Amino acid sequence: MSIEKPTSKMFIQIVSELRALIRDENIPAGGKIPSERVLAERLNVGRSSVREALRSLELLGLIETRRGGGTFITDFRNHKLVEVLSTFILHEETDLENVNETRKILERDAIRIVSANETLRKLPVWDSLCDNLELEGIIAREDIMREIVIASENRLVLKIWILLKQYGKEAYNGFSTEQEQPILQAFISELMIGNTAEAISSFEEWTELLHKGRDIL
Amino acid sequence: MSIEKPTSKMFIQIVSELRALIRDENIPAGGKIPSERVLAERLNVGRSSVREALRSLELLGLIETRRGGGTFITDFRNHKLVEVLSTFILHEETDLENVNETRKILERDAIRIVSANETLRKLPVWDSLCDNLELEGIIAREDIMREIVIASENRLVLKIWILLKQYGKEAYNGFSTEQEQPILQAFISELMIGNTAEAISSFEEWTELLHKGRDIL
DNA sequence: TTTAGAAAAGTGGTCTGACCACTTTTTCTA
DNA sequence: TAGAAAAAGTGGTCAGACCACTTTTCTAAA
Repeated sequence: MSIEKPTSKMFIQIVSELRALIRDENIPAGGKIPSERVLAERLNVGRSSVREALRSLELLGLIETRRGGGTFITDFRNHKLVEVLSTFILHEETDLENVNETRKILERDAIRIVSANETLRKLPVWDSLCDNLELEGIIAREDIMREIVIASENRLVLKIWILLKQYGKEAYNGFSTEQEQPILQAFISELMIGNTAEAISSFEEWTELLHKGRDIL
Repeated sequence: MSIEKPTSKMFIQIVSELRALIRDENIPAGGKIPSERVLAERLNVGRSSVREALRSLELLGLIETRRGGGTFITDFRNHKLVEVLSTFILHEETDLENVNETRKILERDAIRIVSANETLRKLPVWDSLCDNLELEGIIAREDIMREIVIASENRLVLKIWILLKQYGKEAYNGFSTEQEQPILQAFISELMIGNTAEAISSFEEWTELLHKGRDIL
Protein backbone atom coordinates (compact mmCIF):
# COMPACT_ATOMS: atom_id res chain seq x y z
CA MET A 1 0.00 0.00 0.00
CA SER A 2 1.32 3.33 -0.96
CA ILE A 3 0.20 6.89 -1.45
CA GLU A 4 0.97 9.22 -4.26
CA LYS A 5 1.53 12.73 -3.18
CA PRO A 6 1.17 14.74 -6.33
CA THR A 7 -1.29 17.37 -5.32
CA SER A 8 -2.76 18.68 -2.13
CA LYS A 9 -4.21 17.30 0.98
CA MET A 10 -2.24 14.36 2.17
CA PHE A 11 -4.56 13.90 5.08
CA ILE A 12 -7.52 13.57 2.77
CA GLN A 13 -5.75 10.80 0.93
CA ILE A 14 -4.96 9.14 4.18
CA VAL A 15 -8.59 9.23 5.19
CA SER A 16 -9.33 7.50 1.94
CA GLU A 17 -6.56 4.95 2.39
CA LEU A 18 -7.75 4.33 5.90
CA ARG A 19 -11.17 3.55 4.62
CA ALA A 20 -9.77 1.03 2.17
CA LEU A 21 -7.66 -0.52 4.88
CA ILE A 22 -10.64 -0.95 7.16
CA ARG A 23 -12.59 -2.53 4.36
CA ASP A 24 -9.81 -4.83 3.21
CA GLU A 25 -8.93 -6.06 6.66
CA ASN A 26 -12.57 -6.31 7.53
CA ILE A 27 -12.26 -4.45 10.76
CA PRO A 28 -15.63 -4.46 12.53
CA ALA A 29 -17.28 -1.63 14.40
CA GLY A 30 -15.56 -1.33 17.73
CA GLY A 31 -12.50 -2.99 16.26
CA LYS A 32 -8.99 -1.71 16.63
CA ILE A 33 -7.10 -0.15 13.80
CA PRO A 34 -3.33 -0.25 13.47
CA SER A 35 -1.30 2.15 15.59
CA GLU A 36 -0.31 5.54 14.29
CA ARG A 37 3.28 4.47 13.90
CA VAL A 38 2.36 1.36 11.97
CA LEU A 39 0.00 3.29 9.77
CA ALA A 40 2.66 5.86 9.06
CA GLU A 41 5.05 3.17 7.95
CA ARG A 42 2.53 1.21 5.94
CA LEU A 43 1.19 4.29 4.19
CA ASN A 44 4.67 5.64 3.79
CA VAL A 45 3.92 8.98 5.38
CA GLY A 46 4.87 10.81 8.52
CA ARG A 47 3.15 10.09 11.77
CA SER A 48 1.90 13.65 12.05
CA SER A 49 0.09 13.33 8.75
CA VAL A 50 -1.57 10.19 9.95
CA ARG A 51 -2.60 11.99 13.08
CA GLU A 52 -4.14 14.87 11.18
CA ALA A 53 -6.31 12.41 9.29
CA LEU A 54 -7.23 10.54 12.47
CA ARG A 55 -8.12 13.73 14.28
CA SER A 56 -10.50 14.66 11.52
CA LEU A 57 -12.20 11.31 11.74
CA GLU A 58 -12.33 11.62 15.49
CA LEU A 59 -14.05 14.98 15.33
CA LEU A 60 -16.58 13.41 13.04
CA GLY A 61 -17.14 10.74 15.65
CA LEU A 62 -16.05 7.95 13.35
CA ILE A 63 -13.16 6.73 15.46
CA GLU A 64 -12.31 6.77 19.12
CA THR A 65 -8.88 6.94 20.64
CA ARG A 66 -7.75 5.72 24.03
CA ARG A 67 -4.50 7.01 25.35
CA GLY A 68 -2.15 4.12 25.72
CA GLY A 69 -4.75 1.78 24.34
CA GLY A 70 -5.16 2.42 20.68
CA THR A 71 -7.58 3.69 18.08
CA PHE A 72 -10.92 2.06 17.54
CA ILE A 73 -13.76 2.31 15.10
CA THR A 74 -16.71 3.88 16.82
CA ASP A 75 -19.42 1.51 17.84
CA PHE A 76 -21.81 2.02 15.03
CA ARG A 77 -24.54 4.60 15.10
CA ASN A 78 -22.65 7.04 13.01
CA HIS A 79 -25.46 9.45 13.43
CA LYS A 80 -23.01 11.10 15.72
CA LEU A 81 -21.89 13.03 12.71
CA VAL A 82 -24.88 15.26 12.81
CA GLU A 83 -24.64 15.59 16.55
CA VAL A 84 -21.03 16.55 16.52
CA LEU A 85 -21.59 18.94 13.72
CA SER A 86 -24.36 20.70 15.52
CA THR A 87 -22.56 20.78 18.80
CA PHE A 88 -19.43 22.22 17.41
CA ILE A 89 -20.62 24.47 14.71
CA LEU A 90 -24.18 25.25 15.25
CA HIS A 91 -24.82 27.94 12.74
CA GLU A 92 -22.74 26.48 10.00
CA GLU A 93 -24.39 23.13 10.28
CA THR A 94 -27.87 24.52 10.04
CA ASP A 95 -26.75 26.46 7.02
CA LEU A 96 -25.69 23.29 5.35
CA GLU A 97 -29.00 21.68 6.07
CA ASN A 98 -30.69 24.76 4.75
CA VAL A 99 -28.86 24.33 1.51
CA ASN A 100 -30.00 20.79 1.01
CA GLU A 101 -33.51 21.52 2.16
CA THR A 102 -33.79 24.47 -0.17
CA ARG A 103 -32.61 22.38 -3.02
CA LYS A 104 -35.22 19.80 -2.21
CA ILE A 105 -37.89 22.47 -2.28
CA LEU A 106 -36.92 23.43 -5.80
CA GLU A 107 -36.72 19.82 -6.89
CA ARG A 108 -40.08 18.99 -5.44
CA ASP A 109 -41.68 21.82 -7.33
CA ALA A 110 -39.96 20.90 -10.56
CA ILE A 111 -41.41 17.44 -10.20
CA ARG A 112 -44.82 18.94 -9.60
CA ILE A 113 -44.61 21.05 -12.72
CA VAL A 114 -43.36 18.31 -15.00
CA SER A 115 -45.79 15.80 -13.63
CA ALA A 116 -48.73 18.14 -14.12
CA ASN A 117 -47.92 19.01 -17.69
CA GLU A 118 -48.52 16.46 -20.38
CA THR A 119 -46.18 18.07 -22.85
CA LEU A 120 -43.32 17.99 -20.39
CA ARG A 121 -44.10 14.42 -19.44
CA LYS A 122 -43.72 13.34 -23.03
CA LEU A 123 -40.23 14.69 -23.48
CA PRO A 124 -37.93 12.06 -24.97
CA VAL A 125 -35.42 12.60 -22.19
CA TRP A 126 -37.42 10.43 -19.81
CA ASP A 127 -37.33 7.48 -22.16
CA SER A 128 -33.59 7.63 -22.53
CA LEU A 129 -33.35 7.97 -18.77
CA CYS A 130 -35.34 4.80 -18.33
CA ASP A 131 -33.23 3.02 -20.91
CA ASN A 132 -30.09 4.03 -19.11
CA LEU A 133 -31.47 2.83 -15.84
CA GLU A 134 -32.39 -0.54 -17.25
CA LEU A 135 -29.19 -1.03 -19.14
CA GLU A 136 -26.69 0.11 -16.60
CA GLY A 137 -28.74 -0.12 -13.45
CA ILE A 138 -26.93 2.89 -12.19
CA ILE A 139 -27.46 6.56 -12.60
CA ALA A 140 -26.44 9.63 -10.65
CA ARG A 141 -29.13 11.37 -8.67
CA GLU A 142 -28.00 14.77 -9.81
CA ASP A 143 -28.31 13.76 -13.44
CA ILE A 144 -31.90 12.78 -12.97
CA MET A 145 -32.82 15.84 -11.00
CA ARG A 146 -31.03 18.14 -13.39
CA GLU A 147 -33.16 16.88 -16.25
CA ILE A 148 -36.30 17.40 -14.24
CA VAL A 149 -35.35 20.89 -13.18
CA ILE A 150 -34.42 21.76 -16.76
CA ALA A 151 -37.69 20.38 -17.99
CA SER A 152 -39.63 22.55 -15.57
CA GLU A 153 -38.51 25.51 -17.62
CA ASN A 154 -37.55 28.01 -14.98
CA ARG A 155 -34.04 29.12 -15.70
CA LEU A 156 -33.71 30.98 -12.46
CA VAL A 157 -34.59 27.87 -10.50
CA LEU A 158 -32.10 25.95 -12.58
CA LYS A 159 -29.36 28.41 -11.75
CA ILE A 160 -30.11 28.41 -8.08
CA TRP A 161 -30.35 24.65 -8.12
CA ILE A 162 -26.92 24.26 -9.70
CA LEU A 163 -25.50 26.66 -7.17
CA LEU A 164 -27.00 24.80 -4.25
CA LYS A 165 -25.79 21.54 -5.66
CA GLN A 166 -22.22 22.77 -5.59
CA TYR A 167 -22.44 23.90 -2.01
CA GLY A 168 -24.31 20.96 -0.62
CA LYS A 169 -22.30 18.36 -2.41
CA GLU A 170 -21.62 16.13 0.56
CA ALA A 171 -25.02 14.58 0.42
CA TYR A 172 -27.49 13.55 -2.22
CA ASN A 173 -24.99 13.19 -5.01
CA GLY A 174 -24.41 9.49 -5.05
CA PHE A 175 -25.28 6.84 -7.57
CA SER A 176 -28.32 4.69 -7.30
CA THR A 177 -27.77 1.34 -5.71
CA GLU A 178 -29.74 -1.83 -6.16
CA GLN A 179 -31.74 -0.95 -3.12
CA GLU A 180 -32.78 2.35 -4.55
CA GLN A 181 -33.60 1.17 -8.01
CA PRO A 182 -37.18 -0.01 -7.50
CA ILE A 183 -38.04 3.25 -5.78
CA LEU A 184 -36.36 5.24 -8.48
CA GLN A 185 -38.19 3.25 -11.11
CA ALA A 186 -41.48 3.92 -9.38
CA PHE A 187 -40.65 7.58 -9.11
CA ILE A 188 -40.00 7.99 -12.81
CA SER A 189 -43.00 5.91 -13.73
CA GLU A 190 -45.35 7.99 -11.62
CA LEU A 191 -43.78 11.11 -12.96
CA MET A 192 -44.34 10.07 -16.56
CA ILE A 193 -47.90 9.03 -15.88
CA GLY A 194 -48.64 12.30 -14.21
CA ASN A 195 -49.42 11.08 -10.70
CA THR A 196 -47.99 14.10 -8.97
CA ALA A 197 -48.61 13.07 -5.41
CA GLU A 198 -47.24 9.58 -5.90
CA ALA A 199 -44.21 10.88 -7.76
CA ILE A 200 -43.35 13.30 -5.00
CA SER A 201 -43.92 10.62 -2.42
CA SER A 202 -41.49 8.32 -4.23
CA PHE A 203 -39.08 11.20 -4.54
CA GLU A 204 -39.13 11.77 -0.81
CA GLU A 205 -38.61 8.09 -0.17
CA TRP A 206 -35.74 7.94 -2.59
CA THR A 207 -34.09 11.00 -1.13
CA GLU A 208 -34.47 9.61 2.35
CA LEU A 209 -32.79 6.41 1.31
CA LEU A 210 -29.92 8.24 -0.32
CA HIS A 211 -29.43 10.32 2.75
CA LYS A 212 -29.25 7.33 5.03
CA GLY A 213 -27.07 5.20 2.85
CA ARG A 214 -24.34 7.70 2.38
CA ASP A 215 -20.98 6.17 3.25
CA ILE A 216 -19.44 8.26 5.91
CA LEU A 217 -15.98 6.94 6.23
CA MET B 1 -5.31 33.65 25.85
CA SER B 2 -4.24 30.35 27.25
CA ILE B 3 -5.32 26.76 27.34
CA GLU B 4 -5.38 24.38 30.23
CA LYS B 5 -4.37 20.90 29.36
CA PRO B 6 -5.69 18.80 32.19
CA THR B 7 -7.37 15.95 30.47
CA SER B 8 -8.17 14.81 27.02
CA LYS B 9 -8.14 16.21 23.61
CA MET B 10 -6.04 19.22 23.18
CA PHE B 11 -7.24 19.63 19.64
CA ILE B 12 -10.83 19.78 20.77
CA GLN B 13 -9.93 22.63 23.07
CA ILE B 14 -8.14 24.34 20.25
CA VAL B 15 -11.20 24.07 18.05
CA SER B 16 -13.13 25.73 20.82
CA GLU B 17 -10.53 28.44 21.34
CA LEU B 18 -10.48 29.02 17.64
CA ARG B 19 -14.18 29.66 17.62
CA ALA B 20 -13.81 32.17 20.41
CA LEU B 21 -10.98 33.85 18.60
CA ILE B 22 -12.98 34.17 15.42
CA ARG B 23 -15.88 35.58 17.35
CA ASP B 24 -13.82 37.99 19.43
CA GLU B 25 -11.86 39.33 16.54
CA ASN B 26 -14.95 39.46 14.46
CA ILE B 27 -13.45 37.68 11.50
CA PRO B 28 -16.01 37.61 8.71
CA ALA B 29 -16.80 34.77 6.34
CA GLY B 30 -14.02 34.62 3.83
CA GLY B 31 -11.72 36.33 6.29
CA LYS B 32 -8.24 35.19 7.12
CA ILE B 33 -7.35 33.66 10.43
CA PRO B 34 -3.90 33.92 12.01
CA SER B 35 -1.19 31.64 10.71
CA GLU B 36 -0.55 28.29 12.29
CA ARG B 37 2.66 29.50 13.86
CA VAL B 38 1.00 32.55 15.35
CA LEU B 39 -1.88 30.50 16.66
CA ALA B 40 0.51 28.04 18.23
CA GLU B 41 2.27 30.82 20.05
CA ARG B 42 -0.88 32.64 21.10
CA LEU B 43 -2.57 29.49 22.33
CA ASN B 44 0.65 28.29 23.85
CA VAL B 45 0.61 24.94 22.12
CA GLY B 46 2.65 23.20 19.51
CA ARG B 47 2.06 23.87 15.87
CA SER B 48 1.15 20.27 15.15
CA SER B 49 -1.64 20.47 17.68
CA VAL B 50 -2.97 23.54 15.97
CA ARG B 51 -2.79 21.73 12.69
CA GLU B 52 -4.75 18.77 13.96
CA ALA B 53 -7.53 21.12 14.97
CA LEU B 54 -7.41 22.98 11.68
CA ARG B 55 -7.48 19.78 9.68
CA SER B 56 -10.65 18.76 11.46
CA LEU B 57 -12.30 22.04 10.66
CA GLU B 58 -11.14 21.74 7.10
CA LEU B 59 -12.69 18.32 6.69
CA LEU B 60 -15.91 19.83 7.95
CA GLY B 61 -15.63 22.48 5.29
CA LEU B 62 -15.51 25.30 7.79
CA ILE B 63 -12.14 26.61 6.81
CA GLU B 64 -10.14 26.64 3.65
CA THR B 65 -6.39 26.58 3.40
CA ARG B 66 -4.26 27.88 0.60
CA ARG B 67 -0.70 26.72 0.46
CA GLY B 68 1.50 29.70 0.89
CA GLY B 69 -1.50 31.93 1.28
CA GLY B 70 -3.09 31.26 4.60
CA THR B 71 -6.16 29.85 6.24
CA PHE B 72 -9.57 31.35 5.61
CA ILE B 73 -13.05 30.97 6.92
CA THR B 74 -15.18 29.35 4.30
CA ASP B 75 -17.45 31.76 2.60
CA PHE B 76 -20.27 29.74 1.24
CA ARG B 77 -23.22 31.99 1.32
CA ASN B 78 -23.94 35.62 0.77
CA HIS B 79 -21.61 36.92 -1.80
CA LYS B 80 -21.62 34.24 -4.40
CA LEU B 81 -25.27 33.56 -4.18
CA VAL B 82 -26.18 37.18 -4.32
CA GLU B 83 -23.74 37.78 -7.11
CA VAL B 84 -24.98 35.00 -9.29
CA LEU B 85 -28.53 35.97 -8.69
CA SER B 86 -27.94 39.58 -9.49
CA THR B 87 -25.88 38.93 -12.56
CA PHE B 88 -28.54 36.59 -13.76
CA ILE B 89 -31.24 39.11 -13.28
CA LEU B 90 -29.36 42.12 -14.49
CA HIS B 91 -27.53 40.79 -17.49
CA GLU B 92 -29.81 38.32 -19.05
CA GLU B 93 -32.94 40.30 -19.51
CA THR B 94 -35.00 37.80 -17.70
CA ASP B 95 -38.63 37.28 -17.68
CA LEU B 96 -40.02 38.36 -14.40
CA GLU B 97 -42.17 35.34 -14.54
CA ASN B 98 -39.24 33.24 -13.44
CA VAL B 99 -38.51 35.46 -10.51
CA ASN B 100 -42.04 35.55 -9.29
CA GLU B 101 -42.62 31.90 -9.92
CA THR B 102 -39.50 30.98 -7.99
CA ARG B 103 -40.59 33.14 -5.14
CA LYS B 104 -43.94 31.43 -5.16
CA ILE B 105 -42.24 28.06 -4.97
CA LEU B 106 -40.45 29.11 -1.83
CA GLU B 107 -43.57 30.62 -0.36
CA ARG B 108 -45.64 27.58 -1.08
CA ASP B 109 -43.15 25.39 0.69
CA ALA B 110 -42.94 27.71 3.66
CA ILE B 111 -46.71 27.46 3.97
CA ARG B 112 -46.48 23.72 3.81
CA ILE B 113 -43.90 23.61 6.57
CA VAL B 114 -45.68 25.97 8.90
CA SER B 115 -49.03 24.38 8.30
CA ALA B 116 -47.69 20.92 9.03
CA ASN B 117 -46.01 21.88 12.27
CA GLU B 118 -48.12 22.52 15.31
CA THR B 119 -45.44 24.46 17.11
CA LEU B 120 -45.03 26.83 14.22
CA ARG B 121 -48.77 27.20 13.82
CA LYS B 122 -49.06 28.36 17.39
CA LEU B 123 -46.65 31.23 17.07
CA PRO B 124 -48.12 34.44 18.45
CA VAL B 125 -47.29 36.25 15.23
CA TRP B 126 -50.37 34.80 13.49
CA ASP B 127 -52.70 36.18 16.11
CA SER B 128 -51.33 39.66 15.80
CA LEU B 129 -51.58 39.29 12.05
CA CYS B 130 -55.25 38.45 12.36
CA ASP B 131 -55.80 41.33 14.70
CA ASN B 132 -54.21 43.69 12.28
CA LEU B 133 -56.31 42.38 9.47
CA GLU B 134 -59.53 42.82 11.40
CA LEU B 135 -58.71 46.21 12.75
CA GLU B 136 -57.30 47.86 9.71
CA GLY B 137 -58.64 45.59 7.02
CA ILE B 138 -55.49 46.15 5.14
CA ILE B 139 -52.15 44.45 5.19
CA ALA B 140 -49.26 44.11 2.81
CA ARG B 141 -48.81 40.78 1.13
CA GLU B 142 -45.10 40.81 1.61
CA ASP B 143 -45.50 41.31 5.33
CA ILE B 144 -47.62 38.22 5.58
CA MET B 145 -45.38 36.10 3.46
CA ARG B 146 -42.27 37.33 5.19
CA GLU B 147 -43.59 36.13 8.51
CA ILE B 148 -44.44 32.77 7.04
CA VAL B 149 -41.04 32.35 5.43
CA ILE B 150 -39.34 33.39 8.64
CA ALA B 151 -41.43 30.94 10.60
CA SER B 152 -40.41 28.10 8.31
CA GLU B 153 -36.92 28.41 9.75
CA ASN B 154 -34.75 28.16 6.70
CA ARG B 155 -32.46 31.14 6.68
CA LEU B 156 -31.21 30.46 3.19
CA VAL B 157 -34.73 30.44 1.81
CA LEU B 158 -35.38 33.66 3.65
CA LYS B 159 -32.36 35.27 2.06
CA ILE B 160 -33.29 34.16 -1.42
CA TRP B 161 -36.87 35.20 -0.86
CA ILE B 162 -35.89 38.70 0.17
CA LEU B 163 -33.67 38.95 -2.86
CA LEU B 164 -36.38 37.82 -5.21
CA LYS B 165 -38.81 40.17 -3.60
CA GLN B 166 -36.56 43.09 -4.38
CA TYR B 167 -36.20 42.18 -8.03
CA GLY B 168 -39.74 41.20 -8.64
CA LYS B 169 -41.22 44.05 -6.76
CA GLU B 170 -43.62 45.33 -9.36
CA ALA B 171 -45.92 42.46 -8.81
CA TYR B 172 -47.39 40.77 -5.78
CA ASN B 173 -46.50 43.50 -3.38
CA GLY B 174 -49.77 45.31 -3.04
CA PHE B 175 -52.07 45.68 -0.14
CA SER B 176 -55.07 43.56 0.37
CA THR B 177 -58.27 45.00 -0.98
CA GLU B 178 -61.77 44.33 0.16
CA GLN B 179 -62.11 41.77 -2.55
CA GLU B 180 -59.14 39.86 -1.32
CA GLN B 181 -59.89 39.98 2.32
CA PRO B 182 -62.17 36.95 2.63
CA ILE B 183 -59.70 34.83 0.71
CA LEU B 184 -56.84 36.07 2.80
CA GLN B 185 -58.82 35.40 5.92
CA ALA B 186 -59.53 31.87 4.77
CA PHE B 187 -55.90 31.37 3.93
CA ILE B 188 -54.68 32.34 7.35
CA SER B 189 -57.38 30.36 9.05
CA GLU B 190 -56.55 27.19 7.18
CA LEU B 191 -52.92 27.77 7.83
CA MET B 192 -53.44 28.08 11.55
CA ILE B 193 -55.64 25.02 11.66
CA GLY B 194 -53.11 22.98 9.80
CA ASN B 195 -55.07 22.23 6.65
CA THR B 196 -52.11 22.30 4.33
CA ALA B 197 -53.89 21.60 1.09
CA GLU B 198 -56.62 24.13 1.75
CA ALA B 199 -54.14 26.74 2.86
CA ILE B 200 -52.11 26.38 -0.28
CA SER B 201 -55.23 26.42 -2.37
CA SER B 202 -56.30 29.69 -0.76
CA PHE B 203 -52.82 30.99 -1.24
CA GLU B 204 -52.95 30.27 -4.96
CA GLU B 205 -56.33 31.92 -5.22
CA TRP B 206 -55.14 34.94 -3.34
CA THR B 207 -52.03 35.24 -5.45
CA GLU B 208 -54.04 34.86 -8.59
CA LEU B 209 -56.28 37.68 -7.56
CA LEU B 210 -53.38 39.92 -6.78
CA HIS B 211 -51.82 39.09 -10.08
CA LYS B 212 -54.91 40.05 -11.99
CA GLY B 213 -55.21 43.30 -10.16
CA ARG B 214 -51.66 44.16 -11.14
CA ASP B 215 -52.17 43.41 -14.78
CA ILE B 216 -54.52 46.27 -15.10
CA LEU B 217 -51.70 48.63 -14.71
C1' DT C 1 8.48 58.90 -11.29
C1' DT C 2 6.82 54.63 -12.62
C1' DT C 3 7.11 49.92 -13.00
C1' DA C 4 8.71 45.40 -13.92
C1' DG C 5 11.52 41.96 -12.02
C1' DA C 6 14.10 39.97 -8.29
C1' DA C 7 14.66 39.07 -3.53
C1' DA C 8 12.79 38.34 0.97
C1' DA C 9 9.39 37.16 4.11
C1' DG C 10 5.37 34.63 5.22
C1' DT C 11 2.58 30.38 5.12
C1' DG C 12 0.79 25.81 4.71
C1' DG C 13 2.55 20.71 4.00
C1' DT C 14 5.30 17.16 5.60
C1' DC C 15 8.77 14.55 8.07
C1' DT C 16 11.76 13.23 11.98
C1' DG C 17 12.83 12.55 16.52
C1' DA C 18 12.10 13.21 21.08
C1' DC C 19 9.58 13.10 25.53
C1' DC C 20 5.41 12.15 28.40
C1' DA C 21 1.40 9.58 30.40
C1' DC C 22 -1.03 5.80 30.12
C1' DT C 23 -2.33 0.78 28.99
C1' DT C 24 -1.26 -3.79 27.73
C1' DT C 25 1.75 -7.52 27.63
C1' DT C 26 5.48 -10.07 29.21
C1' DT C 27 8.61 -11.59 32.54
C1' DC C 28 10.21 -12.62 36.92
C1' DT C 29 9.80 -13.57 41.28
C1' DA C 30 7.70 -15.19 45.99
C1' DT D 1 0.52 -20.63 40.40
C1' DA D 2 -0.54 -15.93 41.54
C1' DG D 3 0.91 -11.51 41.99
C1' DA D 4 4.02 -7.85 41.22
C1' DA D 5 7.45 -5.65 38.59
C1' DA D 6 9.44 -4.66 34.21
C1' DA D 7 9.07 -4.04 29.36
C1' DA D 8 6.79 -2.95 25.32
C1' DG D 9 3.22 -0.64 22.95
C1' DT D 10 0.29 3.48 22.13
C1' DG D 11 -1.71 7.96 21.89
C1' DG D 12 -0.51 13.15 23.13
C1' DT D 13 2.44 16.81 22.48
C1' DC D 14 6.26 19.55 21.18
C1' DA D 15 10.37 21.44 18.65
C1' DG D 16 12.82 21.93 14.65
C1' DA D 17 13.79 21.24 10.05
C1' DC D 18 12.89 21.34 5.01
C1' DC D 19 9.86 22.04 0.97
C1' DA D 20 6.65 24.40 -2.29
C1' DC D 21 4.07 28.07 -2.91
C1' DT D 22 2.21 32.94 -2.29
C1' DT D 23 2.52 37.55 -0.82
C1' DT D 24 5.06 41.45 0.19
C1' DT D 25 8.96 44.33 -0.19
C1' DC D 26 12.85 46.13 -2.35
C1' DT D 27 15.62 47.40 -6.21
C1' DA D 28 17.06 48.79 -10.54
C1' DA D 29 15.86 49.84 -15.18
C1' DA D 30 12.81 52.56 -18.32
